[in-house]
Amino acid sequence: MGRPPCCDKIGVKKGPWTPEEDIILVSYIQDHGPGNWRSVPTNTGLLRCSKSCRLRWTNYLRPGIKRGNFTDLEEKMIIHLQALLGNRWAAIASYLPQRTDNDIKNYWNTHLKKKLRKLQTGVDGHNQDVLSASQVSKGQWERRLQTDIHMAKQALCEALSLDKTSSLPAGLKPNTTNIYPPYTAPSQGSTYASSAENISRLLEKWIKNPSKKPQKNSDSFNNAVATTGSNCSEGAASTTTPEGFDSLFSFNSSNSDASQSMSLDETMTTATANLTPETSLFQDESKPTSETNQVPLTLLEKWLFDDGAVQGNEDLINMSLEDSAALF
DNA sequence: AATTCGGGCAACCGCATCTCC
DNA sequence: TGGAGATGCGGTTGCCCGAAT
Repeated sequence: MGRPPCCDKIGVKKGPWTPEEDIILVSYIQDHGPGNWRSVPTNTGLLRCSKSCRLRWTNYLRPGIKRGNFTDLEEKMIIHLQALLGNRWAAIASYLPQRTDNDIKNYWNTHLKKKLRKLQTGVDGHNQDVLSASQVSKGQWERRLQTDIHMAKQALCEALSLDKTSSLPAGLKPNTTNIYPPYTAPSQGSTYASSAENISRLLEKWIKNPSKKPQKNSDSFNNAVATTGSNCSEGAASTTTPEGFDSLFSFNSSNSDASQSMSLDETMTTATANLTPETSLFQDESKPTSETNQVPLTLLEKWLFDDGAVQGNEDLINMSLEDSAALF
């Protein structure tokens, strides 16, 4: 009857992670790099299953994760991408490097679903760029889709025959290819957490503030890691430049305000600039690498990030990834 | 002040896919 | 090439917290 669940073992702890567990996990990953999750519980002594460790890392502890409010831009992107890709949260998350699939999924389920439903029922539909897509008759959009697909196919062929790096702003690319360097523990380790010293400092911090609950502490831990990372030159030996840390940890919630005032292009350019190898190293951990490869990215992304094109291409929104992929 | 209720989110579960032997 | 194990992914659950009563 299939494989038994990995977490059936007696003695495997479930539920919220404690700050201490977080530290153990982070320091282990600092030394060994993410991956080989099977061995993590054994080597760290954590009473967690490997899955749990991986999830905790990818959804919470991994540096570069942006937490807090979603910007209008992000919201819009999620709506469009969801319309296009469906509930493929990992694929959607690949377009939002600072967000985890879990975050996006939760945001969709708790906020956007409601928002869209509200708009759908409350408005005539003409000014609802995304919702109106579903109102386009199938015959209509199928015809236009065929044209679009043909154009996309051509664009893709051209893009593939040209320099692969030049046709698209990197920030617009999902993390579908392994553009990240492989993990090398000794030199990159400092980017996970600044040092064991810093981790112990964090522990002290928690001990001093016992009133906070573990989950919230974990959140502060994330920030604390970022903070200590930025200030690592104080104590910990680090091979990463302050700029590197800046880019690595720049996706905090305070960033959202700034990005909101940016134009779409500016924001994406900024995101591109922030995709340093160090940053990407972590993003690679939770980002899918296969699914979105099939999308005719050039045209699709142009459409996706072109504000003015939203209305004009709304019928394309109804196209599923399978539909488009099948045509290639 | 106590209780209820609903929203938000972290984590779990199980299936799918990938990788390795 | 097939099977077993590892990892990825999406759906769902359950807990926590704040607002309402």
